[in-house]
Amino acid sequence: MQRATGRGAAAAAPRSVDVARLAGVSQKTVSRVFNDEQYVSAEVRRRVLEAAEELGYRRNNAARALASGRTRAIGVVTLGTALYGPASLLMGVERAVRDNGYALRVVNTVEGDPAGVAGAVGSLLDQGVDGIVISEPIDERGRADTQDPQDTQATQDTQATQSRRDRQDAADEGRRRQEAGGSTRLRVDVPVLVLSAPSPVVAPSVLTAGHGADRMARVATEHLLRLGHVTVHHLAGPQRWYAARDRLEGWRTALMTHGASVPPVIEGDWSAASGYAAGRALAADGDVTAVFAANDDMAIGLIRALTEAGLRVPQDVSVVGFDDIPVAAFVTPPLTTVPQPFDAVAQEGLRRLVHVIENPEAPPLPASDPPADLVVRASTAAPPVRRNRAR
Amino acid sequence: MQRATGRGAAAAAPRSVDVARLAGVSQKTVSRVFNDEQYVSAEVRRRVLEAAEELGYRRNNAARALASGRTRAIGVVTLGTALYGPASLLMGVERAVRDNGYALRVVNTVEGDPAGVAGAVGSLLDQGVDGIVISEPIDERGRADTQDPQDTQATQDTQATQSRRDRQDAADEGRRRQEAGGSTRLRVDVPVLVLSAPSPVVAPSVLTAGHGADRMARVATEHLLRLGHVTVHHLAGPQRWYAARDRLEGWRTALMTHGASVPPVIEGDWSAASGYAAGRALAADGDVTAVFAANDDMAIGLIRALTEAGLRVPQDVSVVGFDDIPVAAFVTPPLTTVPQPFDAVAQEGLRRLVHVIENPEAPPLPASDPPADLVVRASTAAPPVRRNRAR
DNA sequence: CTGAAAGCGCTAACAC
DNA sequence: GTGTTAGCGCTTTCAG
Repeated sequence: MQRATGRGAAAAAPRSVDVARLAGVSQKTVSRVFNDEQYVSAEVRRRVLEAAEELGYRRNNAARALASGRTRAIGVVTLGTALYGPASLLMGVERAVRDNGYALRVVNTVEGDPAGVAGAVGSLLDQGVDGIVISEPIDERGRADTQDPQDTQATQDTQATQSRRDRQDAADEGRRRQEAGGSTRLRVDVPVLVLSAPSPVVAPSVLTAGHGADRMARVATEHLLRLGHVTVHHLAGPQRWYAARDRLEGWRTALMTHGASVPPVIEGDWSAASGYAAGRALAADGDVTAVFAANDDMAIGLIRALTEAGLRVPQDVSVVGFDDIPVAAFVTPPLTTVPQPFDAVAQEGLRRLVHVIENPEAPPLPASDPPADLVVRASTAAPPVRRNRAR
Repeated sequence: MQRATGRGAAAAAPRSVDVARLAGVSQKTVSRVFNDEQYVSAEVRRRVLEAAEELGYRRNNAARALASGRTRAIGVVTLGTALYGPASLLMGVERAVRDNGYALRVVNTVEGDPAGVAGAVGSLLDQGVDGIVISEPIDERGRADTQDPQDTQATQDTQATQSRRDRQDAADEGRRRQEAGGSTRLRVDVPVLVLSAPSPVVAPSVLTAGHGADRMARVATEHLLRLGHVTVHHLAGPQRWYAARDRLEGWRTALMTHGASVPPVIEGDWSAASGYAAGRALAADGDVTAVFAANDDMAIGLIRALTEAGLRVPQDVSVVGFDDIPVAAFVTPPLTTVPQPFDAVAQEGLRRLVHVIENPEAPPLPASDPPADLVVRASTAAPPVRRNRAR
């Protein structure tokens, strides 16, 4: 392909040689200036910058990537939903990626698509990225420990430049997943960060962050227990989501730790509508005095159903949500809920991911647990002295 | 840079020549197969695909971009907020971009950042994209027609291929913004699609889509008027947002068309908290019987304040929201609101953007207006017969 | 401190 | 139908 030259047509974009010519230096020197390398005299640097500015020069990223083997981009796999949690996390990731000097490439997985995460990761690998963030993956099959041949597979390839840890992983052939059907294998040869879930892929370097919703769920449940409720019901999120399972686990742990009975779980789909449906069922059960909903939307739907059934929140039934969505403080009654530290999780995760990308030889940075807070508002109170039936 | 070769170390990623060698064809033929070009015999194609699969071959996108001058990527500039509207629009854009066979690159603008949209667009241009989507840009200075030297600048190259509407924009030299400080100008030399706002940049080809919130706001306001309200108050969004101005405009138009008085506007910041504050002020005004809030979050905060002040919604005051967020149907009372056609806007916008990218010479595709619906729930009703003071 | 030469892996003409 | 030849605009050696 020849550079466009026709007059009349917009001039082709200036290249580094053009800048070099104008500044009276070699092309390599221009490259040095733009890469902030040392050993360039201040005078030359100034001249180069000036020439570049005059020409409106902009580095060609494709050429850079081709020559250097690095894209300076990080890909993120998201769920393609505008739900408050995932959307907030994505925004946090964008900011963290940018703060670290990388560009962001986004691919959504379509819920229900069998290719799922594997397909999205593949597409990112096609585009070229130096690292991948998988945000809140779901597992079409259900439980985390399920062996799922349809799930993401990955073979791996050690490079000469892998870290200790990577080499270990690479050596661990047992981890290598064989494709069930025998079609192509997905090679993930860049570091991966998995947010709010255990890793669904095997890659040279896998980090996880924000996988602590269980602790937060425990705090929420214990708040209710401490208020005097005999036990706490749980309106769970769809169990394909690791995030939903985490919360359920935390709830169960809290109940068991406190010797409370573990009532059957109701599973919603994160929507207020599903919370509403669950609320109608729960309202029929006179024993229910406290419910921990896996997100605020469901909690709001739940409260509406309870209210319509003539139950007062919190006098008759206490409800705790999860997320602390923007309207949580303004619904009726204002919702007691657990705020999620999306930005903190994204920031810390990215700091660690970038560290691995840029220092493959160095030991990975340690992870730290995000805080588990609770915002107490007006949807929770002590249980009613006694309702219609004795327990 | 040399390809890694050490034995023991994993082989470097396979290239098309490797595939060619294995398949016993030329490298160009491999390229043909992967680009779905014609004139490749079925037999050869099969052999190539097989060899590629065996090697785990993956095209190098940087090389492709460098050689072809096309990145097959579209960049989107977003606001970096998890607000329901912007987040939904982003998801719609992602899907539309992917459906069109492009990759997505995302850059957020930081609200309040002077570089703003210009900086984000520049970063996208650095990365290399074939087209840019600017989603709900805001204008730090306020009104749309304000001359803002700090805002996005762009030089333009009108092409012979503009639509009527686009050509108008481009021809309108008055809109061309000169840089205040005299530093470099931002050259946007790829087509741009601006969502839910008039264009803040001048580029060779500028399209707009989803810029019809005024019609929807009009419908919302008229619903209230038709219910018998003498006038309708407006709780506006921050006026730096074009989306907020559009809604205000639609509201005002509806009032004027119907000969209703135009009460002073209260400006919120999209948050439920700001809606709550506005609600307290409005509650003190005995004449208020109907309020159109520029989004649902504010409407919810507003309703809470009204309720706390002893006013019943909708018996004393009717409230209409905007967006139809997931919980809108489940708050108390269920909210009458205007759903936004995010996916439709994104899809149509992208279809047109991709058309311009791939057929620069052809006339642009026509835009179509999205529908303006209204979901009537329980937050609106006829005004009270009369309240404390006569009008 | 600076420069020359050699690719990175692919697509784009143009032969055959 | 298929192969050959040149680059795309950088970064990377390796010389000075």
